[in-house]
Amino acid sequence: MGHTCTVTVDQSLFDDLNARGLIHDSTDPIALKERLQARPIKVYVGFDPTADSLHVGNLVGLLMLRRFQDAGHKVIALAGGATGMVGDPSGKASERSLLDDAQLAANLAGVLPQLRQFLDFDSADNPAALLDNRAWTVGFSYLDFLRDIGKFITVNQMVAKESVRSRMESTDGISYTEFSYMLLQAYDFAWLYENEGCEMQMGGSDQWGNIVTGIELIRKRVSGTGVGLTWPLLTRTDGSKYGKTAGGETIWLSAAKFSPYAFFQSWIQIDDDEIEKLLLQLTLLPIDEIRHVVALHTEAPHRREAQNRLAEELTTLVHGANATARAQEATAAVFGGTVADLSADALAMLAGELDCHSASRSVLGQDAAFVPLLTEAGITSSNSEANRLLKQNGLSVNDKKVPTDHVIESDDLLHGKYAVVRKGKKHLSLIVFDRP
RNA sequence: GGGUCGGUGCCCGAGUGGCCAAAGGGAGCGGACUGUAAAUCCGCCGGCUUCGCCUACGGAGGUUCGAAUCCUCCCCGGCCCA
Repeated sequence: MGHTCTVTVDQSLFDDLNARGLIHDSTDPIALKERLQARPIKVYVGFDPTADSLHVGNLVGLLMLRRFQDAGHKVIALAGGATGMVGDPSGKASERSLLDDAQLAANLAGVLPQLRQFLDFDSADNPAALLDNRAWTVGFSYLDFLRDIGKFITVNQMVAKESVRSRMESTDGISYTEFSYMLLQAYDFAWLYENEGCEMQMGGSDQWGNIVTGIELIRKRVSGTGVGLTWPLLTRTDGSKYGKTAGGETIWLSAAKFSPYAFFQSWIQIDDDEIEKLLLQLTLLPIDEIRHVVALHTEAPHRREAQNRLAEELTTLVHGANATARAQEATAAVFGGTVADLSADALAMLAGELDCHSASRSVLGQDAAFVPLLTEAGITSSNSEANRLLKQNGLSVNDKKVPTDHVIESDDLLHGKYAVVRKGKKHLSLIVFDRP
């Protein structure tokens, strides 16, 4: 990531964000735009380490910081070591479980390198900063917090916030702990303002209430002026959130938790109606280029140019160019031609990309061995499901549909040991049999 | 603490003694169509050694030939009162 020397700031940032649909709400837009054009602003986005990896739901935030840094502003990635302990009720239907210290430390260890990957921390003239809000909260006593922070915010305004109100109206209620989250986050902003000269906070649209509370606190404590901006929460056309696969699995940024191939595939499969929005909001491609790609796609949708481009951009951003190349190869192998024609090398490569399992040859030629094999490999969650799929004609091995009572033989394997199992159309797994 | 309402399968939500593995919807999965899209249509959707059996309706007991449904105690949540 090459960042240029930043004596001046990119004048077009605000308009670019706007054109990408990345501004959902902001404090006085005219003033904000002018402020961004005048000189570098220090801005932060918080990431609560609720797991040991970030997921695609965090991508917009990471990229927002990146866009600001690229435009010459000073960015802070804030790891929520403290707020993560409490849990943000915003956008959550029910109470979160609390994390213990060890878990939190492990999560932070996983998340920090991911933050590093998106931002330039080594730039000579404009490095990004990484802070953990535990630094200024652990030593803060409850009594002091009530006196120095709580005093400035009325419960009336807290209760008025959408995030709190919706939970108050739900049957689950909201604990005092989560209710307090807002103050904790507001304090972060105030602390950063007072100690780091950080004037701006950004977040998803569900963070608006928290951000505004921070601005309020800054005004009351030090008569300062903080600014805020939120981006629209990424949702599908049907309103559901991104960050999950169709099956409900979280799409992690960690290669260990979610393979680059699967990551690539999840973008390849995006609906047409969402593709432009995603290109605009999730990639750093110039807007003109995106319009061009979308135009190409509209002309020849079956080529799925736009999906390919999105998958390529994002996989490269998250996993690097090599991983992207491998994912593309694997995709071509499995969706391009006939699996049965693949070379031993190609299959060995696939073994590294697809869901891969090993099995013993001793099951070959045995009646009723296939179903339990599928379950053991995790391809199906139960024998019942495997039987059901067979009955529905939903399984194939090396692209040959498997009939219900099929006995898998060594003749069915490719190069003497590979079985590419396809569940439905697009769920691929590889079973590798040992040598005799 | 008192009163009251409620806790049902992945989610929402019916069911108030047998016809309940539990209506309906959503999600998900498979099939057809296609472009690894959308929409639509069809099928599936607890598990198992699958014409049968086992496990399940907050938990533990009990009544009954038989309970998600009735009784007792307990746990958890909402609301109202104190």
